[in-house]
Amino acid sequence: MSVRRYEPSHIEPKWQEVWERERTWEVTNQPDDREKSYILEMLPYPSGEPHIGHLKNYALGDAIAHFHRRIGQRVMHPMGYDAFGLPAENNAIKTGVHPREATDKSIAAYRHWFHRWGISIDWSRELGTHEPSYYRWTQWIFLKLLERGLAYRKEAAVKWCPYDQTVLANEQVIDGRCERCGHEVELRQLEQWFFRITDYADALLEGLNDIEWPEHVKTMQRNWIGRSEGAEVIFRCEELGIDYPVFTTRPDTLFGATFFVLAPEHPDVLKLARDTDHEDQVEEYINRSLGESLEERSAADKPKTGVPLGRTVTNPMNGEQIPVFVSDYVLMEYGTGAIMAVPGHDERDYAFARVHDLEIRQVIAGPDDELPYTGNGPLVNSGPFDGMPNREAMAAIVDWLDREGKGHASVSYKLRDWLISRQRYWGCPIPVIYCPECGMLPVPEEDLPVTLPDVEDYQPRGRSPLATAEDWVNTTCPSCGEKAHRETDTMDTFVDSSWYFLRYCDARNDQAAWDRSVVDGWMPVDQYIGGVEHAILHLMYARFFVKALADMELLSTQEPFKALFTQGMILGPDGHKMSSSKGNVVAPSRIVERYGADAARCYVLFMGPADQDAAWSDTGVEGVHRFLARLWRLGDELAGTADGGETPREPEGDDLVLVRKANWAIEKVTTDMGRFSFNTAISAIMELINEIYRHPGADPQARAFATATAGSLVFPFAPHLGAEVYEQLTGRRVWEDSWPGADSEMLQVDTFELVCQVNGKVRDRVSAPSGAPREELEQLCLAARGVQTHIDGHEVAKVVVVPDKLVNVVVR
RNA sequence: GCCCGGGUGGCGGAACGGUAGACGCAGUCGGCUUAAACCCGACGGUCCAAGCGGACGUGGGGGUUCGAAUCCCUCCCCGGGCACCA
Repeated sequence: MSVRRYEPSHIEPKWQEVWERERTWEVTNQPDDREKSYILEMLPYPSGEPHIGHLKNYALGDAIAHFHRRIGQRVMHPMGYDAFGLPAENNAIKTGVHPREATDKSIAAYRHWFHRWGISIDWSRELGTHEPSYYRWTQWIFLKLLERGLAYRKEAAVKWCPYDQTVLANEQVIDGRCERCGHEVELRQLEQWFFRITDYADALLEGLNDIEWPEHVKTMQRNWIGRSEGAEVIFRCEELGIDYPVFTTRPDTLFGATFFVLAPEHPDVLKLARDTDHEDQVEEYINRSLGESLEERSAADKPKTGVPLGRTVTNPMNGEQIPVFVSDYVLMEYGTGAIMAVPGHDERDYAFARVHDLEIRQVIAGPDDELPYTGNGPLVNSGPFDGMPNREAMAAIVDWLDREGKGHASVSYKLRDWLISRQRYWGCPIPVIYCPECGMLPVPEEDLPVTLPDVEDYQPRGRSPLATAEDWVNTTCPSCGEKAHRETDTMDTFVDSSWYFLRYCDARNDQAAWDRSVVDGWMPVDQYIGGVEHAILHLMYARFFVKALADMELLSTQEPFKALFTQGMILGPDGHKMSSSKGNVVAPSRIVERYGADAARCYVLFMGPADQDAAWSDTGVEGVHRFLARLWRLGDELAGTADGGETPREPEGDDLVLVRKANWAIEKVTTDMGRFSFNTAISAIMELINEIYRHPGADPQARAFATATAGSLVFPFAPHLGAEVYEQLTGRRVWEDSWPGADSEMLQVDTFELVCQVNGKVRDRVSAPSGAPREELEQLCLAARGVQTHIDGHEVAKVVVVPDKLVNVVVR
């Protein structure tokens, strides 16, 4: 008989067919006595075919899902597609192919590969965010937010991408550039739709304390929300009789406020400068700075430019008249768009004062008289507050301001409301109608969904291509029945993905977005897995949605994702980020076709810690393939010779070694699963296989037991091979058997290698009985030859014994 | 500038304060083979030594400890995030 080879192309389709036919991974919404476990990977944006990062993402989530099922949990592991979005639309502009067509084709490819990879997905819950049966409920949620005042329209200076011809949310602007296309964004004054995420700033901040997320992701969200405690202080312009509040985190430095600065966009700048000698100069400055790109304006090391307005305001602490300037280092979007400048204790104000030769006054004593000084210390030059430590003075001064009616404690945030309207075609229509008589009206719930019409031309021209679909735009007013027109903007695609995890719970409900009891039965997601690039965007928006929906009593959970795991990127073999322009892209299809899905899946988890970036290696995947082939050959060889499900009775010698190693592996893989250490879990299974090869003469029962154990343990990573080997040796389906438990007796060893140290250096190793008393170990160590030669001629000062491990002899 | 991660053989990486380098890749040697591939096995930190063995060794320097890759201080380098946020 010729030696048979491991052929993933035979094994894998066989098991995939079983899982599909029997719908093995479907789970009902009916609770039972098992603990629920909602395992979710971020849904893919379907474009072309899945890439290697998707393989890692889903291999990772699948390993967790399988593990949780086999430790007795009721696991939901669904899949869907974030199907609306710009790439499909830009492709449509280029090729004329309808975005739906390209998207559905890509979805088919993703679906195909998820099957081919053997990912254990509950396909009965599959969804696409571009399907009317889904976005109907996206629109419904929009209406709920509108009803609650959490969706609103306002005119504001918004970020505009000239290439994509649409507005963007703050979160979608990276270094002054469009997140999608990389073009520099501009500011435009436009009326747009916003979600009032700022109402939830504190809730979003506090909720972070209750969830098991990587600390750096929490930090990024905290920084993005940017909560600062301080005070609002009123500076009055006596000449014009107008009060100007400013926000400051340093009320303790108020006596040092020697000038006052407005942002160029501040609505009162021209009003203040009017009829002064500076009017022309101010106008010129404003025009110049508004003409600058965001990138130019926001350079931190930019010299501090600005011009005086020819006016003064009153410092509320000491009544001094201080000059007012306009300068682009003050941002309109933060605080009140105006600041009190304290050059003695703020680096930016100091730089401005130096350029414009303004008074720099010290009001906090530092270790020396060097200014600007931003540290702590007692107050000086601060009237009645002199000598008070500045930390105390903050509260004391705010109290004083409060009593005088010149200010109060206040909190400020960097977080802005989420701008959600887009002037693009391939998105969820905003369900709103404008009537000349009745104004803006929500589309009645019973008229949902507002379906996306077909259009001829997808080219954006500063307004949504939907505006050209006249039959669709023109409608009747739901209130008065007269002619009216529809909102033509669509929603940011991040809106679609902010609630899909809720829809999975009740995916086929056509009466409601979800049934509350069903969602409460599954939520929150127990383990969420995805790339860190969504640390702010998607992860913050989804948290906001859940908090808002919980406030509407539509669900109970306060946080969507109880635990988060952020996977590292797979880099090209050259160590650089994969990109077609660099020619270093590794296509998963090629790997899966050559080595099989199991090898591809195992390798992406074996590469290194799953949360770290790692470079692809073709020889690395071959090594994992070799390991799987070794396991397969053991299964093939031992099939039918013994029952691998049975532990050998009273094993001895080689048999005992194998049984112990198998139990060691069970223990190791189990703990490693719990800490997401998949690379070490796989290496433990490799060690087990190596051990079996090292004992070819062991009893077939012991070898079959060890091999079946390896099949069982490898199943979460290589489900096809795991199922195959396990079935060959036990006749059972591995996923129907619970996760193996280590036999504590088999983890015990009779003897161990005692490490003998002298002054902390290993000098010998001797065999010692397990559980031996300290005195015995000490004697064994002192008697060891390597130890003897090193303590000879020295006085033994101390002996440290670590039972079952080592002895350290300290000599002088 | 501030805030997070990291820095261990030729490479990816492993290591509750207790044998540094598990596992894998690459390499060398041996077996199988007419031969090659596959496969099986052995050896691989550096330096000195024929060998026994010894010295050094986890980015640099210092410290705590019987004992430090691991804890503390300090500096250097790499990656990421934020960055005129008052």
